[in-house]
Amino acid sequence: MNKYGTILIVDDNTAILTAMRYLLETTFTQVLTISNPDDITKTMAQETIDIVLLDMNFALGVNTGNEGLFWLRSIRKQHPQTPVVLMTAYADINLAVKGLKNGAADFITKPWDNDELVRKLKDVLDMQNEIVSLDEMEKEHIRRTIDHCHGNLTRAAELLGITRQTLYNKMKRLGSESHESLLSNDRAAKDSDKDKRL
Amino acid sequence: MNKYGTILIVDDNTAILTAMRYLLETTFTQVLTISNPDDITKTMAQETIDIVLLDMNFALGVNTGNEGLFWLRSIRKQHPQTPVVLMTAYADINLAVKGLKNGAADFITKPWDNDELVRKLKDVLDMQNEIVSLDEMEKEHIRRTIDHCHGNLTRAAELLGITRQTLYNKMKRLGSESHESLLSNDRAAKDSDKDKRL
DNA sequence: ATCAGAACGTCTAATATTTTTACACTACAG
DNA sequence: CTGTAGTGTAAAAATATTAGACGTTCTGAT
Repeated sequence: MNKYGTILIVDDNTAILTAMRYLLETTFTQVLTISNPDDITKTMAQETIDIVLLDMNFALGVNTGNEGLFWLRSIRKQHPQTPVVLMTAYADINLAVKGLKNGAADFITKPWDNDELVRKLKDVLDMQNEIVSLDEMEKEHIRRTIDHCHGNLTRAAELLGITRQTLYNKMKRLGSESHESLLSNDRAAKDSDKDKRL
Repeated sequence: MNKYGTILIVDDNTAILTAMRYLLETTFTQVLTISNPDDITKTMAQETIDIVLLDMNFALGVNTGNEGLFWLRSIRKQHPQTPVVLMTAYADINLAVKGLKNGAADFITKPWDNDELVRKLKDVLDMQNEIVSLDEMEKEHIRRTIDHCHGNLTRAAELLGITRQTLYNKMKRLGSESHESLLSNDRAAKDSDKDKRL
């Protein structure tokens, strides 16, 4: 079985940690559990963590989730590329939104469904593993930028920090490789309303 | 006042559309409202829309939000770069998570607070306007990739679709510009567990 | 309707980057 | 011990980017 690296589980309920460890040991090569979020920083500095499962409701935070949000931000700050999946006992829409907007990869509620949890964790890791080539990344970013400038290539080039000529080159080169034009139909359709708020 | 382009509001309650129009006319140069989501595709093909405000609970969908989710996906598919802000009368955590994971830019609940709504819409547009230079994008992507490969530069170069030498060049060039190394401490700290699941 | 300014599309020569190929060195697993 | 994989470096050839320029087309304002 292809294992999914190291997972770090943070929850102040040690019973949950034990249950989680037992559940996830078959999926991950290493399961680290800590009950005191103060240890997150140290642990993540010492170990190579592939994913974090973080409880949002610590005793101190009196269930507002702010405590968890604080730790989420702390993790994101020091390890922006490590996905964090949140757990909460309270289905609070604001907390979910805040969590995801603060960079959480996903969100599950307690009590949890074992299969769903494992599936979500796998999904997150499978997802982030999709590293694309520089060319593809570049192509996508160029497309986005041109789109954003409503087709104004001069301004797009400026934003991208390259010359207009280079942008032409790249469009020709990158665009032809996959037989789709980098110029969106945005331009052809309606090019009259440019420069509105750029 | 610097206006924020064109907003498209989709809600099957025309009273809400009127209220929204009145509220948002001062912030946006153009406010388009439609009560039938079937018209979304046509409208977005004809007009250049900068942001969409989409209701999630249409009469047909019997308040599961699936109807709204469907339209969200439809919009995202045809206009991946146009931000969509969701509206729902029911604080459903799953719907929020699903919405955000399907690419919604933000989420508000009815009844809404006028100031909050305007602020959120502005935030979304301000956010997406932060187009970074190709170099910065490249740097970030390279950092992410090296991180993902746990420091294996040969493999990172391979994934990026460039030669190892070019990766060295880029690291030197891009890294020096901002006086921070592209090589994360990940490598120095723990280089023994490579190739686990690459 | 006209005019100025902005953007387009294209070109060149001077720079710069990337690729290719190569070599020596280290770490480590069998 | 030996083969494999990764590192760090180098030089020449092949490509790509830049700066600068030119005439054309589009667009908004008068």
